[in-house]
Amino acid sequence: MTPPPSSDAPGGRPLRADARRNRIRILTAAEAVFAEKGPDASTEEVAARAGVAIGTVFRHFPTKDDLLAAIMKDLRQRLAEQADQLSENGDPATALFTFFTSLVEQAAATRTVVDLLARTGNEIEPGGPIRELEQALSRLLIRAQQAGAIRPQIRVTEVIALLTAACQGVLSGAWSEDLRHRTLEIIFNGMRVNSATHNTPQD
Amino acid sequence: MTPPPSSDAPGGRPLRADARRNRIRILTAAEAVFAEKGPDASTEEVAARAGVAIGTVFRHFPTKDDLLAAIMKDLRQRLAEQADQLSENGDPATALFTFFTSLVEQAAATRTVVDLLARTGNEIEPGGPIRELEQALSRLLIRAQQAGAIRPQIRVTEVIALLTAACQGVLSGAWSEDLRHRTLEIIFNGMRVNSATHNTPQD
DNA sequence: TGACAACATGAGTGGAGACTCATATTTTGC
DNA sequence: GCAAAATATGAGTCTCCACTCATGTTGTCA
Repeated sequence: MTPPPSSDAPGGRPLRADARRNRIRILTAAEAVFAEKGPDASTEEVAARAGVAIGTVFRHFPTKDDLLAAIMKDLRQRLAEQADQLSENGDPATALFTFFTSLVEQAAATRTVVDLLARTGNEIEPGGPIRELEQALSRLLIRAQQAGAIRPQIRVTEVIALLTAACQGVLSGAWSEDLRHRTLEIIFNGMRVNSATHNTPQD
Repeated sequence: MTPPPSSDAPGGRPLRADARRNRIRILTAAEAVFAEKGPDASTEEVAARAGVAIGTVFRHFPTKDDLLAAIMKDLRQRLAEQADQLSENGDPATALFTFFTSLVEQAAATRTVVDLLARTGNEIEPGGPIRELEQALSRLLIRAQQAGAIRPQIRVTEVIALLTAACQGVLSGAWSEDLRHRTLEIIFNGMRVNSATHNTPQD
């Protein structure tokens, strides 16, 4: 269902053949394990799934966090591509909502998506690596706003916030498909132009 | 800022004076520690904060989970009261939105609120103890719907889902106050009657 | 006030998981 | 084929944490 992870040579000279092969095995295993059990899954489990000794995992990724980061990078690229593909054709608002829905759907099946988005909020350093996703989302949003379907005052930041929130929620709450639809519908309604313009309490 | 936790005699006969005092100390400490560091904080830290030996904590709460549960119970009651108080006066829609906002605000400062809501989604056993909060929220919602301010097809479940999501999001993303307002505004807009009635993609 | 039950203490146990390192194996350039 | 370098192995270390228990202390009630 997902393409094999990039074998991404690290800094220095080219990897030995077996090393390159193991690196891919480890990334693939980690992707599966973390998607299933979340970032608290043990490195040992990843090693077992990859058919590799624990030491090998730590040779390729000196820290568990490095391993997590590598996976996030792949995921981020995949999602950004997905967004760009959607923004190329079809109704702009539909494209945005479809992407949004798709992400939440993936989050329901895959913890990694949630963890990625959770990190997105924190790593707002300019030029940070997460920007690709943000920019792809931005293109979707702006196109929908130019088409007059989405309220113009909404910024990418809010969309990301809502996306993060929805994905987190879908994870922690074990939402049914019906609940997911109804909840997203409310959020989408809040983004459409023909919504009210009332103010929040005490504003 | 928060009232002392209920001293809640456990099952059997009345507690000895020192035991009753320690129980309260432990609950107070646990409330502070878990609010600050989340449910992963160590029991040892709670004991230290309470000025009590680790064994004493485990005498009162045989399991770390029992301690967590006791705190959640207090929190739940406090929040439900807060909701009921709001539902007694003022504009119905404003009351709902104020409660919503207040919860998110508290979540930004206190991890326990998030953890409580996360549990709310899962413990849907009928007659479960979390129902108090759900019912209080329900009263707020229905009143606002009867006033014609909130779309009638929205159910409590969706509101809880949105609430959970927003609180989770505010925790994981470190949202600024501005972002919090703008994001909640979108959600509230989606709940108001004069919103669009479009459908989600592929519906 | 004494005696006993209730309670407090905190060093200790067991388990889990991140990370290391001495040793064995494999790849590669010659 | 053959070193030498790169890599793989996995038992072992270290740290953290939930939970226990033998021993000491305190409240209560007659």
